[in-house]
Amino acid sequence: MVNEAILAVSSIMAAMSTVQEKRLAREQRVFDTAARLFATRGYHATRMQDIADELAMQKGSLYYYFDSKESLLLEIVERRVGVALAAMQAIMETDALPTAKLKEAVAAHLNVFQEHADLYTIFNFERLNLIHPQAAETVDELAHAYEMLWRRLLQEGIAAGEFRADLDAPVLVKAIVGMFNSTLLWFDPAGRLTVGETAVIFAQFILQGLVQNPV
Amino acid sequence: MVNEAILAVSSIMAAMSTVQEKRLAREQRVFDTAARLFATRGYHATRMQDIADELAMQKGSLYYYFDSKESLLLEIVERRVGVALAAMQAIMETDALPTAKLKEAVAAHLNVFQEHADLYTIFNFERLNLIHPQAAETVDELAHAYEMLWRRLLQEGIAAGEFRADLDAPVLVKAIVGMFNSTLLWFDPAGRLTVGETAVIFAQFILQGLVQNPV
DNA sequence: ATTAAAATTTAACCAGGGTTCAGTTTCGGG
DNA sequence: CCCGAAACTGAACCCTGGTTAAATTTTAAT
Repeated sequence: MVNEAILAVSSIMAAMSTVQEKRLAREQRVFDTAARLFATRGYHATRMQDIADELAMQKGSLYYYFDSKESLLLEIVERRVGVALAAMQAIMETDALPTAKLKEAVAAHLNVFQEHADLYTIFNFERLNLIHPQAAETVDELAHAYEMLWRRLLQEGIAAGEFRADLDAPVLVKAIVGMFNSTLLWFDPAGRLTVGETAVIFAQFILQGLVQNPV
Repeated sequence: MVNEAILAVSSIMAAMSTVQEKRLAREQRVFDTAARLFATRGYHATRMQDIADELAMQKGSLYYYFDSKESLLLEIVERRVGVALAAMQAIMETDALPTAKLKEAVAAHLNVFQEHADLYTIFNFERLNLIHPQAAETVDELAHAYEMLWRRLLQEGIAAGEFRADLDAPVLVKAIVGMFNSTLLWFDPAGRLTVGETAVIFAQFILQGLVQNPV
């Protein structure tokens, strides 16, 4: 009797979670498709009809999942843009030396960028298309939080005596992040270099620069 | 073609007497206004009406100067985007040492970017909006030519023994140019640093990296 | 099986904004 | 002063493409 009740409850739970999961999966498929199209064709060049076509549904049906095209864009950005932030946060919480942390961070950044290239392309290159100030604000906050972590990394390096004392952290963080962002436009996963190899080159460059130093 | 445009502009500066020059001056004013608006609000967010308003004319009148909004964008890009290329070429033709050349090049790049920030913002961030393949091709050619000059600079530095022998020039050029491009989004001429100061920081970073080296 | 909620279709709506064009004004040369 | 070309106006056009809502189908729970 008790067992039956438990079974009933758990089966309900199971069933409900299945329903919710299906719902989420469908929803995710919509967002993924939209993200891919936005990233490849650009936000404005992508029609609601295009997204609907890929999903084999009617464009009107899409509005079951979001309120407007712009809110769709914002949702896509918000959904996963925290991944890079989380990765960076995790790295900063370790007690590795700044130089080691930096190498880790470069690799992590490039990896997550390549993994979700579509998402981050939108994040970086479709900002101007976010009309509503609230949306732009959300995006800016995420970007700023990420930059602050990098700034802290540089400051730790300076404090530890590993990095030059006279570094202008705010400017250099902008430069470094700008470098990373550019990979979205030119890096080819099927090209000469893997993501890992590129990350090593980047880290070496960021740490040592171009000049041949006496060892 | 680009050079002609530049010549035309400077000759207008000199003397604005003949009818042709007046025509060009008016035309230039139209393009300058459009460029500024495209750069600040984005291409799509800028309405023909906005451009007309700033010029105190009717939006229909604009079509006297170009055929379509997209051809206007392309024209803007073609008109002056050769400036950075020309500056870089001039630097490469001197016989300064690679390290000195690089410092020059960084300064030149940031200067011309700030001077024509509107133009280069469009060039870099509105590429996806160039629908016609011919337009995209023109833009790509200019960008590629510029990158090749930087690649040569790195190779000269390696050959001269000033830069590390194991540098991956193609990747690092992308990284460096990506760094420069990012300035279009964050550099504030009225901010803490001048363009010149920023250029020095960049050059120092590119040459020496972050790490404190033994002297 | 029933029924309510979820999911999707269908078809129309509608506004924004790029484009056109015939007509009007401005301007410079003869 | 006159005329033709250049420059611009004004208003309409039109069509793309996002949005809506009522109707219909599918799904899950009892």
